Amino acid sequence: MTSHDNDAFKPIATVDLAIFSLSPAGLSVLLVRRANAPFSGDWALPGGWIHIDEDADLEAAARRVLKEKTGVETPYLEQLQTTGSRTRDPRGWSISIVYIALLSADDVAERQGGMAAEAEWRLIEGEGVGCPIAFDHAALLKEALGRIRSKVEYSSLPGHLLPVHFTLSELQSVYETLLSRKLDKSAFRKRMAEADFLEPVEGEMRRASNRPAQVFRLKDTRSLALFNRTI
Amino acid sequence: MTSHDNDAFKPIATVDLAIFSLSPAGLSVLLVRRANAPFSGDWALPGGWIHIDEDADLEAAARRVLKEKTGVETPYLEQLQTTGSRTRDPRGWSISIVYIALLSADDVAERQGGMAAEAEWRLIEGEGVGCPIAFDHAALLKEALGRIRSKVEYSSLPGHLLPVHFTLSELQSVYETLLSRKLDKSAFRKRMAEADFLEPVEGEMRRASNRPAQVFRLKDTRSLALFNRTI
DNA sequence: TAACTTAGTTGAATATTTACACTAAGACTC
DNA sequence: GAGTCTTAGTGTAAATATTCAACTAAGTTA
Repeated sequence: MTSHDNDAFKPIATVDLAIFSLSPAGLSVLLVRRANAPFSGDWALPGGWIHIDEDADLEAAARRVLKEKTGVETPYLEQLQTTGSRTRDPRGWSISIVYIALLSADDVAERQGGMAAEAEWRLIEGEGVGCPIAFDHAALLKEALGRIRSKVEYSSLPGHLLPVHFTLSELQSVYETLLSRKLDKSAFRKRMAEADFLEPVEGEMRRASNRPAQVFRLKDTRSLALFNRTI
Repeated sequence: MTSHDNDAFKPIATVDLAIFSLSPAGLSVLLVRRANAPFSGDWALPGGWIHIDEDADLEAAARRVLKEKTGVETPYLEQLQTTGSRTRDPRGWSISIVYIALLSADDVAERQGGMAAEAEWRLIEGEGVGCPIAFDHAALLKEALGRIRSKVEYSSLPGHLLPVHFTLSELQSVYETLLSRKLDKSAFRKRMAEADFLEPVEGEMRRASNRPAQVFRLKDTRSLALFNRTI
């Protein structure tokens, strides 16, 4: 056994979340205002210590933090990456395991009450938000955005940001928002059919002052479907 | 501040590596025999505690472990994933940050002396090696293999397992080994040209009892090139 | 010099993608 | 209720990419 078994030599370990949702103006991320030092009063990604007496594993810790901040229990959740260094936290050598969560528009609408008071949705602009962020969270957020934008190209990711029920046109519109480019309707529908992650909600049609549209939902709200090719 | 600032509530944190190389029979992974409890005498992925007094960040810790076990300093290195749970280590709540390293055949050949005595290359068969492995390392190895086999489809990954100098036929052969299927020569060369991660070594030809072949090397040994389409 | 082996290229048949036009089905206007 | 408007959803021709296999190239070996 080495001296590194000693607690005094252990790094600090936190779980941090990049929680995304769609607001009318575009993709948004949930930030919280820090109550304590360091960076007291600054905005940060929601996160917290791993509670070794309470959390069974890392994903459970992430889900606990998510529940505390948003009230939502079953979003799409994936591990992004882990950063750790001597300098990223003034309190000492620290590790952050970063998760990405995608909230459906229904969750955001219904759980306004469950949201932590100090939490706020911030619109994504380019590679981040328009304000300074604590720790290295700006870099983590940038990584998360990179992962999301990459996965939009070849996965069903945008479907997890919509309400439970949506039309193909609405889904295409989310892809276009996240990609910042227009897609061809016929090619888009072909991809969706191939990827086979949607199911029509029988008899449900979206009605407006035009031809009604078939309503769909995700076959699986907990995992992504991957395309053979990019969209 | 909460009680979780206390060292007694910190999880254990280690960095573990899945270090791969090509042996004549195929892809191999480096395993070490554990000297101490728990799992004393069992094979495991090489790894170690984070040394908060010595390692600047996580990647530095991974490079330190790699150097200790293989003597190699500049391989391809990427973070795979982080696991953490109450039960994966009998000593307590433990986190493992897992890295994948790819060693070029030159590194393996030259550094036989630098290899740790208790380390051994084990041939990959299917989803792992043919022997039991300590902790949850069998699951971690399986994840690493999944990542590698996935990336072979759309990246220059196999190039990092070859010697510094190689021919296109040799590179194609590594792709075929890792994919367990034959590829079309002309399509393969088209992909390599598009991806633009190789440069010819001027004047260098591989000579045998047939037409000589142009020798190539990677433009960048530290990062992967990604293809537009699968291979 | 002919046979052999692997390197590297070419091209025709086939499949996929792209761009865009077309038809479908409702509401709204008059 | 006929015509217009809007968005849903489909069809298609031209362009592009893939596949498969044959071909030429350049050396060694007998």
